Amino acid sequence: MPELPEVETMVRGLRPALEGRRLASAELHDPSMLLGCTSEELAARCVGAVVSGVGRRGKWVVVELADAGLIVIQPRMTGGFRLVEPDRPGHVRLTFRLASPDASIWFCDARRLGRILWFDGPEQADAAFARAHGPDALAIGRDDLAARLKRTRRAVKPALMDQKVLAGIGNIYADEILFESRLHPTRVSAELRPAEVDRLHAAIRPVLTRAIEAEGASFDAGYRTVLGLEGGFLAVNSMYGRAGRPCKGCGAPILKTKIPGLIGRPTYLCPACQPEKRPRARRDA
DNA sequence: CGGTTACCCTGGATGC
DNA sequence: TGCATCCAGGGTAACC
Repeated sequence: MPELPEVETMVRGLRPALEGRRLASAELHDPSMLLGCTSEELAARCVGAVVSGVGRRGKWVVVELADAGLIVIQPRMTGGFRLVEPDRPGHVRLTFRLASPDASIWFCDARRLGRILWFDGPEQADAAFARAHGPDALAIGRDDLAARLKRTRRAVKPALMDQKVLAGIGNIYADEILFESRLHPTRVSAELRPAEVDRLHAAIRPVLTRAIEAEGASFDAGYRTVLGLEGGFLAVNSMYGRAGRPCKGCGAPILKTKIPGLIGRPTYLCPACQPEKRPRARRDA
């Protein structure tokens, strides 16, 4: 479920509960989700360790233990954290217990698609992240984005969702960003004109920032904040989940469709505001 | 190599 | 009500 804004919201929620605190224990309830060490090793390394920082890299949650290593949690589709539940929530896969005050922090994941990674130090974590990711979507520069989009002839939407191109964008925010930039999702990435890349780049940060301010996008039984609350983004967004409703730009009904290269995932677009064909150049230089 | 698809999992919603 | 089917925000291995 979570994309950059949801992961950022999780991290902001976890920080006050975890940073500077000493762990009493870490219990993994599903060993198959852990990579990089055994559950016994994870437990042993966490006992008595102090959490020196909680951060985000793309869609990764990074929990840094002082002088001990790092735990990376990838929520993927259905993972999330819970604090201060009266009772243990469902589908708990990893439990952190704090030494004092006595409290639990749960990582839950109904579909168990999430991953928990152990790294011995920040260098190893950085290297692993860099192997699979481009620059963070909130930090990427315009020219860097342009160069990366130039390298592929895929449709621009799957390119935006490719974490190696830039890190943090998934299905919901790709549609929002493409709508804001008035680009059809099937436009060939490498054929975008400089002015179109300008629009795309200019849309990324405002869309993600707005979503972070809303504490992410919740629907059905999916993502919640660490307090179990719904994020508010889908009450203010333009595209995702709004099939048939009027486009905020022109009033035409929003189309829900599928595009090649993104099997099984819905794409929302405005056929009027996001023309399918590359606009003709006035003159070929 | 670049691009596409299958598949990993399961719960909840929808339809018959 | 009960059962089958479909759907889902991510990521990667395998394939063409």
